[in-house]
Amino acid sequence: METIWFKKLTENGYRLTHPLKTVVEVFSTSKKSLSPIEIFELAKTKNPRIGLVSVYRSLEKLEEIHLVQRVHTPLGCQSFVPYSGKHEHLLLCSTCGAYQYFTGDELIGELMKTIAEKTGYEITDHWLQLFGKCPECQK
Amino acid sequence: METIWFKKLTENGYRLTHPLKTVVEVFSTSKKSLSPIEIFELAKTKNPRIGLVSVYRSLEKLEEIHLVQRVHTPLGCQSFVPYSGKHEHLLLCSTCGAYQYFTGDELIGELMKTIAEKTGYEITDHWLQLFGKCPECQK
DNA sequence: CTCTTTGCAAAAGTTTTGCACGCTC
DNA sequence: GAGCGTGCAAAACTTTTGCAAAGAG
Repeated sequence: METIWFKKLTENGYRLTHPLKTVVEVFSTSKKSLSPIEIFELAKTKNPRIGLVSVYRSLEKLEEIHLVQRVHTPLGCQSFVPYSGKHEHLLLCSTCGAYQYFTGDELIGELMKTIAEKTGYEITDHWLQLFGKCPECQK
Repeated sequence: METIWFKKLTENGYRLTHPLKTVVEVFSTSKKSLSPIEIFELAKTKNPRIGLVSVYRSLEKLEEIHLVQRVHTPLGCQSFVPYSGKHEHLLLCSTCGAYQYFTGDELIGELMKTIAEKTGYEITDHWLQLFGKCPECQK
């Protein structure tokens, strides 16, 4: 995963600096959604000189080229997960923050059409997330 | 709408103070989702003595008894809309912030069952929002 | 008259910005 | 070497908290 990310970053004209690489590394070794501060804490163990600001700036870049995605939950919207890239939807564990992707566009497509007709809206985007308990947290 | 809100607020032990009533009034006269500061600005025109803090505290109460709901969009998650109460989903205009509710649980229920089987997650909640252009903004 | 709620001010948190230096390409 | 990206410090916001005073029930 890291290699692909590094490639995409350079393709987009970004320099592979130590802080950026550390943030990528943190994402590729985590199974949970991570907030900027959590990323910062994890990054510091790999690179003690890193600053919080660089985490924010790295996230900005990664988000812009769709390598990460912000996660919205009832408890807050600061956390990020790697982007699946396949227009999939998120399933999140409310207990530990673990995430997983699933597809469901066939269903949504139909729904969007119906709602567009009913409301007169021109529907351009949709957003579906499921919440629950991951197998680990059910134990 | 206001009357029902006032009733539910007193039923829940809250006092009908001037600031609280003003915030309710703002919601019942708006068709857009509103952020705390937008609510504050609108409230000041009706009650110049109101403080921003009271807006936050009113929202807390209104959210707790499910009269309003926080709206999540790619652009931010500070805005609120009146809660439909019928477990419906939101359709939002990306341009002007107008909102509308729709139902679609039959479809989602099916999807949730499938995903639960596939992933081993115990799915407890779902979250669906559509984005688009309202009829007004298409003109 | 009691006790919740208010408005103010200040604190706490998070995110952004300015700037000189360092490191990537 | 040129110029993007860094770390630090400070600023800008948003949201929360402490407290005396006001006002709802």
